[in-house]
Amino acid sequence: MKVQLLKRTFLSNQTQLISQKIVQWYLDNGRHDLPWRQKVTPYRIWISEIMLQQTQVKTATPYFKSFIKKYPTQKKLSRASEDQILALWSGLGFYRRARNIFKTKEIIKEKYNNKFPKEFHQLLELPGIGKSTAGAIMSLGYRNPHPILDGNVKRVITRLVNQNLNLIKERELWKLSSQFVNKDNCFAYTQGIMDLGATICTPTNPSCKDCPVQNQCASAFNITINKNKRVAKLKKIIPMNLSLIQTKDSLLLVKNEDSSIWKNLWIPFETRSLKNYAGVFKLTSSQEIQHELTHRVLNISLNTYLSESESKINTNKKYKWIKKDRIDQYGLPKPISKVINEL
DNA sequence: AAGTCGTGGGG
DNA sequence: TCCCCAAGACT
Repeated sequence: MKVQLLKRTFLSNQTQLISQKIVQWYLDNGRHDLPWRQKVTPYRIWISEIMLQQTQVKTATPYFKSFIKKYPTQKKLSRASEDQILALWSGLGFYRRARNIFKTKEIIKEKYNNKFPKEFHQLLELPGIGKSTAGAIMSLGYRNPHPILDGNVKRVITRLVNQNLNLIKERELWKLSSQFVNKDNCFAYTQGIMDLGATICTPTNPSCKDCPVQNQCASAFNITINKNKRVAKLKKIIPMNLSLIQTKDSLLLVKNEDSSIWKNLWIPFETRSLKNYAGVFKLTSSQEIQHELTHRVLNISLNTYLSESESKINTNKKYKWIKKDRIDQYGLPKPISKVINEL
């Protein structure tokens, strides 16, 4: 009993020392120029955290800027349509995040009168906000200490205690993460441990010599890089036959409501659904596009057609003739916007 | 609990 | 070239 208590106290001293060192390192060496670190509000933290899920800072930054430019506040966002939000998400990927932002802002409007909720359990109920994102919003947006567990934190803390990230269980990771949380400056700590993971304690070639907690780290200068033990599965190949119809100044696109990939984004018609329009549209080009997703390969056969006018299409799908100069108002998958830009 | 969901970049 | 991974959540 006594030994355990001593052991706990020692561990607590050690984790708090590490936590404080990370805070100090962040204040001196952190990436203070990131856009979501200026004018910190729960709303801005929320948008940034969602955008940064599985997405690198460099990739998310321009999207964050244009999103905040259009919707600087919760109230401004409250009037947005899902289409408008998806338009700002075009090319960023994981589009469910954008659909969930729409759902969440609707809930915040109806249930919280456009005031961002303050309680951890309230955040957890919102679509797209899991335990880690909720913790980040609490620590960063409200300066209310909560653990987070993203890729950076997992890597840093398992290295600190010299455990194998592939073997340690999720709940052990959460337990570890909460031990390091800094009650005095949870903002600097939370930002700091992520910056540390992103810039010093990197997946490969970590620079331990620059690390503020090298003396406390059980694997300093002796990092073993985890190999993914899971065998890479063969990607399923998905054929898509699409027909992009255009007039001089507009494009015919369909809302992709039925598929789980690119759900609610706008894409060209499926070729087979346009069989009856052979005389109406004039084939101008065809091309093969191979587009890789995480688990699939899309083989897109794309035909481009010219139409004299914005014909009415006989279908129950939701389609639109979209003016080319307004195409940026619609959510498009990357390969589709690429093709359209090349027209 | 293993798959699903995008896209870009690094080694 | 190929594999891995990135401020994960959801099913």
